[in-house]
Amino acid sequence: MTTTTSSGRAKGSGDAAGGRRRARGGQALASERREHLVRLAAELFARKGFQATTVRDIAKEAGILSGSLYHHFDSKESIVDEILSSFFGELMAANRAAVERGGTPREVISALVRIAFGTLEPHRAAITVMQNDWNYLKHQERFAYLTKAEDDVEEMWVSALAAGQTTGLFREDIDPKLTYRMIRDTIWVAVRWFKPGGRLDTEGLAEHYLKVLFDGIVTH
Amino acid sequence: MTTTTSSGRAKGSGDAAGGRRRARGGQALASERREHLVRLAAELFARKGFQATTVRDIAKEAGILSGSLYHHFDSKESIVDEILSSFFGELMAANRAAVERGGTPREVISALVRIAFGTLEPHRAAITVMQNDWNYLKHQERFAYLTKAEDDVEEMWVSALAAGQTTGLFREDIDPKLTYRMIRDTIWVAVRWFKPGGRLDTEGLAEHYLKVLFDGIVTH
Amino acid sequence: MTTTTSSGRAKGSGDAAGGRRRARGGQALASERREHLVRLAAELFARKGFQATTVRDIAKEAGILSGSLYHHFDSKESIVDEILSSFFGELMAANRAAVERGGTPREVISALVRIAFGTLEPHRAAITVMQNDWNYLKHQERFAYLTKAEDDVEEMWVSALAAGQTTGLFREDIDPKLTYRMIRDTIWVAVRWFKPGGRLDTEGLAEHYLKVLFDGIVTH
Amino acid sequence: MTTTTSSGRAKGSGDAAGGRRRARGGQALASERREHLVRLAAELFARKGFQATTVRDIAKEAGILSGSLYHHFDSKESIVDEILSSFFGELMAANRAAVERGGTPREVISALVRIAFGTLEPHRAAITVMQNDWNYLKHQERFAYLTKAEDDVEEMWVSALAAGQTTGLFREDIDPKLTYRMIRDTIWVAVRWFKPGGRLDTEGLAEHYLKVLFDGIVTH
DNA sequence: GATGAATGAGGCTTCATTCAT
DNA sequence: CATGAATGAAGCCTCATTCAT
Repeated sequence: MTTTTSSGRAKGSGDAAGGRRRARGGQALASERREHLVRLAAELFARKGFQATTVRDIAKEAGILSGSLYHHFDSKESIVDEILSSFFGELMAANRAAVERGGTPREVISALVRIAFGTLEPHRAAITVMQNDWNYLKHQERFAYLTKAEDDVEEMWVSALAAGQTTGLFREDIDPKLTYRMIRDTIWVAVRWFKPGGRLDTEGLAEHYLKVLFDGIVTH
Repeated sequence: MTTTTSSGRAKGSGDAAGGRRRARGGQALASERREHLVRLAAELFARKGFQATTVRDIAKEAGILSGSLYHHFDSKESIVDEILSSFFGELMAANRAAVERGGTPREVISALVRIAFGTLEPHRAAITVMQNDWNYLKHQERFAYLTKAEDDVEEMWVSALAAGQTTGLFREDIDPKLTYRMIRDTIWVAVRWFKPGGRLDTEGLAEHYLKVLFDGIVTH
Repeated sequence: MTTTTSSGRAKGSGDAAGGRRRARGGQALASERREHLVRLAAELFARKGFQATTVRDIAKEAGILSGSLYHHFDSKESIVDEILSSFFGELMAANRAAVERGGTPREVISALVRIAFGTLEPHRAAITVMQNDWNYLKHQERFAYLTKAEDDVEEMWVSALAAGQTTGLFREDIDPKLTYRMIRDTIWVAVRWFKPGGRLDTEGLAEHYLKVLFDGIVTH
Repeated sequence: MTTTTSSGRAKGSGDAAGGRRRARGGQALASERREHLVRLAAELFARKGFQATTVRDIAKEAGILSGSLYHHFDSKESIVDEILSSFFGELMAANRAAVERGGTPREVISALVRIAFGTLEPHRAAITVMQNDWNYLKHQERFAYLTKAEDDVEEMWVSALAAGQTTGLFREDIDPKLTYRMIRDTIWVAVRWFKPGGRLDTEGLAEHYLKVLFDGIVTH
């Protein structure tokens, strides 16, 4: 019922394992370094995708050698795992909150749209990876939670859309599932061209899109 | 004025330059083998993208060794080039015809949407490659024509959208360029999940999308 | 005692073999075609060396496909064999004639120098191949005759030089073998920079070199 | 003004850019391994030339896998670059010193000859590569400095020869440029047959050659 | 005699990963 | 924690050669 995140936090987290007990400070520091590296990797993934980014790229960005990364992470995949699970964790939590908050289907959909656009900037890397490397990741056991999460998200959207149709708010002649997919894609593909600091921020994009989504581009 | 396609049709045609005139049959046969290989490659590109597909994958699919591919093509890139340029050739021609045919902006936009959805099936490979490998391709001299073509397409869409606004047909409060991008992406990203033989064919998708695009999902 | 040339003249020459007896005209024609191909190959070998020239290069130059070359030659090596053995055949014959003609050692050496420079133009390919690919060729059974020929040539030079020393014509304090090697290399390396049609032709080069060789560059 | 050497010293030095200062020992050790590999490669290049030596040959000689070489070098070419630029660096410096030291043209030429013969042993690889692979290298941007260096060397020789003619020391009826070329070739081609430990060392070769060069082989 | 297609060995290079120091 | 060195699999491509048609 709660968020399905990836499992292992990788190396060193197995506390009892080595018998060595590090002081709180040490742990925190290690964690900071780790997170710093994840952020650097994320930046590269956001630019080029997961497969196109080499561990050497990441290491160079951090000023270390590629082998040294393996003190912090089991594998390249565990880095992206961290990024993706954090993204999905936040997204699911926010989505769930929006659904639980309730309101009219229009309000729910609006909230979901705003949440999705809101992830565009803070989670560029995760979204880029999903766009570029989905095919590669989806078949791996380790990333099964991605598919699960997608299904959960879909469920929320489709429910909201269908509810809107039931209450006569949304047109009967649209397909909820298909519509969801198109909305989802439209929003996330924007990661390819959206550059922070442009004419519109992600909130602006969201409002613009909501207008088109609800009422179309034709004047009435 | 005419279609911007890639240049070289690659190997073989120039190997034995001589003035000898081969019978139609020979040429056609050579062409057939080549096109067969291109089709096989396209199928793989459509499934996995360009970079994720190895020349060995392609060769294995054809039942030959990877080196043997180079009897027919200069490089892996020349294969994808063939696929992409054929796609863009058709797309541009169809788009241009639609624009020249004229009609109300709504009619033009409808035509463009239908054309785009119409490419989804016959050009799955090209569209997949563009989704997955755009970053890799766009920086290469050889594929400069892709950027050019994209710009041309954008111009057509933005013109049509702006024209619709001028004539009062389309809302003033939407951004033509932004709207174009979202439409474009929405359509082409569909290549990821669209499977021929499902509930809706691409024409169905197009009509569905047009409804939402023009009038939104809200009842009026 | 007589010239050691390469053995097989390659495909088809084995007369009795196939039982087929071709008319004289056919033979001659085939021969012409063959020699034409050898000449084309020689031109390429002269420009780039043996190993750096591909059979495709040769075929393209002839306006045919590389596989078709194998109707005329057993292998790439048999082409170069033909070139080299023809060169050595001529060279040895000329050298032998010069030695047999007799005269003072100075006259003999002069003749040998002139002969060597004289091969520069008509046998550019063979000489280039020897400069570039000697290492590759010398270890092959098939080209054992090259080493043999080199030894024979060396014998003639060293004899002439030693004879000159005996008769008091040449300085006692030079090493005949060493001197021979330097002369030989100096002449043949010239194939790298000699371009027909320049200030000096190969005869001019020979005379210039003879001056330096016999009397040095210092005024007396 | 100073020596024209190649640019990049290749990999590793920039991998972990940071400001960290490594102890002398580390640097030196890294350098040692690298130089060891370069020496192994040089040995092979000296035997077979650059193109005829494969990276697998080099790796096998070092007892590692071919891919592992790329931990130390960017490419096969960067190895040969290192060898060649070191050779030319030394050669040019020594030549320049000889010219600046001055003396009669005869003394200058003697010095240049001795320097050139002196490179034969320590720089066998570089000289072999130049003999065998010059054609391949000369067209590459990266090795443009080779051509430049050759021109500079030629300039020194031709000046010295011409000066000798002006002062009446050297015969008027020889062509300085042509003579230079022949001297150059004579010396460097010796790399093909010179084996250290023979009757004459390179100093002996130099003295022998100087005798012939200055006074010829004829007794006066 | 030539084509068109293929082979098989081998070329240089990249990359995630491991591990002794 | 990091380095430096290495692995091993895989990537794209080249080339001499063979052979059915």
